Amino acid sequence: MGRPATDTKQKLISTASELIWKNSYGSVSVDDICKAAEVKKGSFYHYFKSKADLALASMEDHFENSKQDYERIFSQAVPPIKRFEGLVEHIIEKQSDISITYQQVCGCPYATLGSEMAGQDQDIREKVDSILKRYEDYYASAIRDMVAQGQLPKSTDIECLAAELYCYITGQVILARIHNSLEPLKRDLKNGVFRILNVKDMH
Amino acid sequence: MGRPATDTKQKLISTASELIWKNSYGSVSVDDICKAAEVKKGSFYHYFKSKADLALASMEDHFENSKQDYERIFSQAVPPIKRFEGLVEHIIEKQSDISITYQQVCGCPYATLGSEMAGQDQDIREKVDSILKRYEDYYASAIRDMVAQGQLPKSTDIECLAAELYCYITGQVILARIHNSLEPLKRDLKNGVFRILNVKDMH
DNA sequence: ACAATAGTTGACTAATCAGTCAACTATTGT
DNA sequence: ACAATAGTTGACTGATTAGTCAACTATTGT
Repeated sequence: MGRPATDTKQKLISTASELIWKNSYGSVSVDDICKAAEVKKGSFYHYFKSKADLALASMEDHFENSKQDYERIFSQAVPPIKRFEGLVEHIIEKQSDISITYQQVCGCPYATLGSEMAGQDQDIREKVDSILKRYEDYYASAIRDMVAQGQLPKSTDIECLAAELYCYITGQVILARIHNSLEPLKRDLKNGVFRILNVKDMH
Repeated sequence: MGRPATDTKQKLISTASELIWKNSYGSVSVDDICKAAEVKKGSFYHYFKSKADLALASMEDHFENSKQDYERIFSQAVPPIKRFEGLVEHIIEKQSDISITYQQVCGCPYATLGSEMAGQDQDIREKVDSILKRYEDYYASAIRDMVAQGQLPKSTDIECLAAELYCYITGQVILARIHNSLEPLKRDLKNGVFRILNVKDMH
């Protein structure tokens, strides 16, 4: 019973995702989001109890969408080294698409938001932290498979290496936003990943 | 002639540095800065034409201060590998001090501000970019010396390796802010640096 | 038909925002 | 002594901020 479900909530989530990713949390107002989503402010607060609440929902939504890509890239069917190749290509492709759409390199939406809000909103900081951990887990599982297949020494500290790799890749993507250029990413990302993994690039 | 110089301008710069580093550009208002610096708003706009203008001055000031540390750490008198050891120790020490003072891990002030503002203010983005480049140049010169001393192969692409190392370290420091923990930094930073440099850690 | 439910609306706070300005004051060189 | 200069002040503007609310509407199951 009741009035039918509409796409209002999803429209707010998607719009907020885009605006905050391109700009920043602080510079995007609830009014901006409502205007862009063609939703009235009253409706906004019908679905979300605060601006921060919407940001949390946006992150979860964004992760759920990108999860599909990551499940494919990190599929058990793919040799673990190839997974990292696929990851690098995916990152470059995604950043390229986005930079064309928004006329600017946007970087990592979680890290940008997390870094901005870490000192002000614990909920957002923790949410970002937990999502980044989920990505890192994909890395760890691929590294684990590389160890199992003898491509990395048995003594490898898997969690530690995954963390190092994740820092490097995140650093590259954040700095791409600050440079507003994808060239260093295209030039270095693949080499850097294989350098950290300590395996030869096959090209 | 004229009224004597006061420390008002410097007080505004230092206060802004601290507040923006701990929180964010968007969440710190001109009023906040004036209140904390015990300066009236009229004086603020006597010295700076805008909030963004103060942010630019704050960054330059912060770099000039840390330059002293970097000149010492990357001194020609220190063997190049030791320079990176000194850098790692310096980063951890600085982040520790700051995290005690502000009750929170603050990360990299330039990257946090640059990432937040990249989509909104070109001047700030370019300023951050230029300062980060200056730090990267310290790395490149140490790597150049390592190549000259035979600790790295002659074929090493110096700029490229410096950029990779810089991405990794920046990534670690940004993620420390998001984690609000220095443990991964303390555990991994040194190992990661030497892994990327492809030299054995001596401990 | 109708009541329960879910969604929408626009006007409304009260606080805060960046930035302005004319009047005022303290100190300098001469 | 005094005029030029540099620094200070607090009241002000007009726009924008996050969030509230009571009235309203559309759709559902029964």
